[in-house]
Amino acid sequence: MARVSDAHLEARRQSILAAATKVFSQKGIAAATMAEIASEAGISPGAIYRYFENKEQLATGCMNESAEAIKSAWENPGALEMNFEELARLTFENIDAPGEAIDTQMFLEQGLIAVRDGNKEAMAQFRDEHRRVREGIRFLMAKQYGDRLTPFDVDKLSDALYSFYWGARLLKLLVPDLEPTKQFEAVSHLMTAAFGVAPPSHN
Amino acid sequence: MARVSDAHLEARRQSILAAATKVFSQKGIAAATMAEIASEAGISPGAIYRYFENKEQLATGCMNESAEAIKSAWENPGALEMNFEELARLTFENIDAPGEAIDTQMFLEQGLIAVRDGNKEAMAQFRDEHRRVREGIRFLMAKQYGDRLTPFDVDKLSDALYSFYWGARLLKLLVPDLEPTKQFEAVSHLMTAAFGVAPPSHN
Amino acid sequence: MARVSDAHLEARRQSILAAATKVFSQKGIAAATMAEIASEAGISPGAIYRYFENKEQLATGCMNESAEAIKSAWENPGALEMNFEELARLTFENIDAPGEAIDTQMFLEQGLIAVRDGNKEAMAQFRDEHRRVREGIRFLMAKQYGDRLTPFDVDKLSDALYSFYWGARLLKLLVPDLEPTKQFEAVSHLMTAAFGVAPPSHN
Amino acid sequence: MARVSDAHLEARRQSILAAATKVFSQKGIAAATMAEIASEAGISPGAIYRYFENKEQLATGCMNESAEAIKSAWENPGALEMNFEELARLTFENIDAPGEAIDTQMFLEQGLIAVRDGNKEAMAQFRDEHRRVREGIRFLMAKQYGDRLTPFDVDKLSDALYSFYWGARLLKLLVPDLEPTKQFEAVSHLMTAAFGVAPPSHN
DNA sequence: TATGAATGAGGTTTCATTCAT
DNA sequence: CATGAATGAAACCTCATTCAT
Repeated sequence: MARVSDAHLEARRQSILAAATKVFSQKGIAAATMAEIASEAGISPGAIYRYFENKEQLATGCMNESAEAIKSAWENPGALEMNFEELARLTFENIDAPGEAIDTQMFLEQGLIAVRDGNKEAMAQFRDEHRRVREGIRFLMAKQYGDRLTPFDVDKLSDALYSFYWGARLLKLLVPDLEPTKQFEAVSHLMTAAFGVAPPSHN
Repeated sequence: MARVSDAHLEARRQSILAAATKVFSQKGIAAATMAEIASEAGISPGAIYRYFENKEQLATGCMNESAEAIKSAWENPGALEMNFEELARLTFENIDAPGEAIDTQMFLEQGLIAVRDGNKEAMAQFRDEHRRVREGIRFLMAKQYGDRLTPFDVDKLSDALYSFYWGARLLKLLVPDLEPTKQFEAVSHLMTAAFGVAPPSHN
Repeated sequence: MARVSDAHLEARRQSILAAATKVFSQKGIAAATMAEIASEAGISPGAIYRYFENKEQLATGCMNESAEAIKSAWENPGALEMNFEELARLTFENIDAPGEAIDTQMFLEQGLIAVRDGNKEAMAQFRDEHRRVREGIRFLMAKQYGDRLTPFDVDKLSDALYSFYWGARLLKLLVPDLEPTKQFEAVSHLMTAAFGVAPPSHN
Repeated sequence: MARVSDAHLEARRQSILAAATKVFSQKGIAAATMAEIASEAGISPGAIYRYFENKEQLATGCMNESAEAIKSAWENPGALEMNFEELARLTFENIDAPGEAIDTQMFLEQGLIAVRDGNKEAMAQFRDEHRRVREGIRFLMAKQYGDRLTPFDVDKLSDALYSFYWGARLLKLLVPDLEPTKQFEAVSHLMTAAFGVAPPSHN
């Protein structure tokens, strides 16, 4: 038989992941059923097992997808020509984008599972990503604000900004009225005032 | 074993809630089993059903408990003699306290379920609590910083602080190395600088 | 303690039987719960076990009650001054009496259980009661119709009348519109015609 | 085991119904277990749920089956060339046939449940079937006995015969010694005598 | 004696996973 | 490669029965 192109296989795999992400975020990983995911993906339950070992691997696959989607330019800030303020604003604006709520849900879902299971590996991934992002934040802040950061604990400030970001995502999920971008504007204002620089005049 | 005192019944109920909260946060609500909760509470599975209709009601009971536990002085700030800075620091320090991780997990679990189910009532509760806390933050900031807040969008700054708080709780869960208190110190430093006041000299 | 009069105990026992009969016929024996019966009787579940070994014994007790209620003058026809026709009419009129539907239900319920369980003893009771009633029917028919019965198989005719009686009870339960008394009138008419006697002129 | 033919699926469904009917009538619906039915059908418990929503639906399915089985030629008597006496005798003879006891049990089970639940729809079905059969009885009696029926209340006589039939079924269940056919002979004799016709001389 | 809280076996039902087709 | 019927372990929940009070 075979004869199915790798591209086709990968496409099928992606469609399963998309279906699983949708169903997982609608029902929660535990309550979602393989039958429903299969139905959503337009295939049979048995077929999923050609692409994923089991439900857990499928969920992991979704997490990676989701994580991938959430991973931002922050991990490679040098590659971009943006300054801190621009990138941060973009990041917060992105929270409102369609599909981000699902990514937030998947992130939380996976995070909770990792915590419950005491999954060292998953926890390490969170820690490592946190570190990379913190480096990115620090790098861009330093590039933009230079010496003016000296009096401040830049590491902890970076951590705080990362916390602020995830908190904004989380609360946006629970209280959709919230406006992450405006929250960021307020914080940006605070930072420019603290650093003694004129606030950027973006439209 | 008839005619047990109401106090005893309430104590039993509380012990079931405590056991359930523990198991729910360890395994997740869906994966937790009534048998395990019963075992944790030192009773038989059937006994739980004299105190809670079913698993869902038990979970709801746990959530109300943790919501209660997480509710802070911020909702009634006027009742306290603390200023903003003190109360905020206490709040962040509390994130590290034992048992707080479980409350965070239960809060997230509750939040995810509400979002998945599109539970309007639960969502409204989140929104209302958010509003009350924002009022509290604004009230205390105004009391402490007065006119110096004028240039800033205090509403959004309050929202941002609330986001920061929940983000810190969330990340503390995923990356236990983080130090919410130090994150707060950095932000506090930022605020005092922005508001043009000397940083408080706390020990 | 004791000091409770036998009369009181018997009254309590009767109230339990009444409650059980009611609940059993409403829910069926299997679906009825001891708690509901206790509640109906105004006592605690545990108390029932002072009067009845277990649920099965309680059901048996109800059957006997019910059987007692249904047992008719047919088993002792000689003691009465009624003739066959009068007693039969009374019997069929009684089917419409309030409470008889419940007795029918209990009889069927118990009958089904006996059949399922292959309960020899219970089956023997049914057989014996059937025989006694058949004797009664035959006795009264002979008294009323005398020689005119000679051409007929009186035993089988008695059986048929007994069948007719129980069928009327059963169908009255399922199709409440039916009128057992009028059915009996039709049969009575048939019998008088067959036996060559003038139909009795009752109002 | 995909793509099984519809015939195979229907056969499997029927085998489940047969197994369920057997177990239900042996233990009663409430006491029967899905595991036992599955075992009797030679499949796993879970498989039943691909064919029936739940135990209740399975029971309903069985009841429809037995109701179908019990439905007799009486509902379409015109289609037959038999006269009343022949068809009635056949009907009563059939009570003794193997498998009829199970159908009687299922009918009673169904009837009791309908009565307990106050199930209007089910009760209406009983009433309607009763009416159809009564029409059939009346039709055949009129065809056979013609004017000789004039003095009698044929409607009530038909009801009485229907009662007699079900009573015979019921008592045959409880007192297996009984001989429904002989009971019918006695009644048949009574009728021919009453109608002034010579009894049919069947061997 | 009566109570009613507690037990715990056992039933129904779900669903991840397998494998014959 | 895909299908989807079947499996069967395991979960939730009920309720007859017991027994400390």
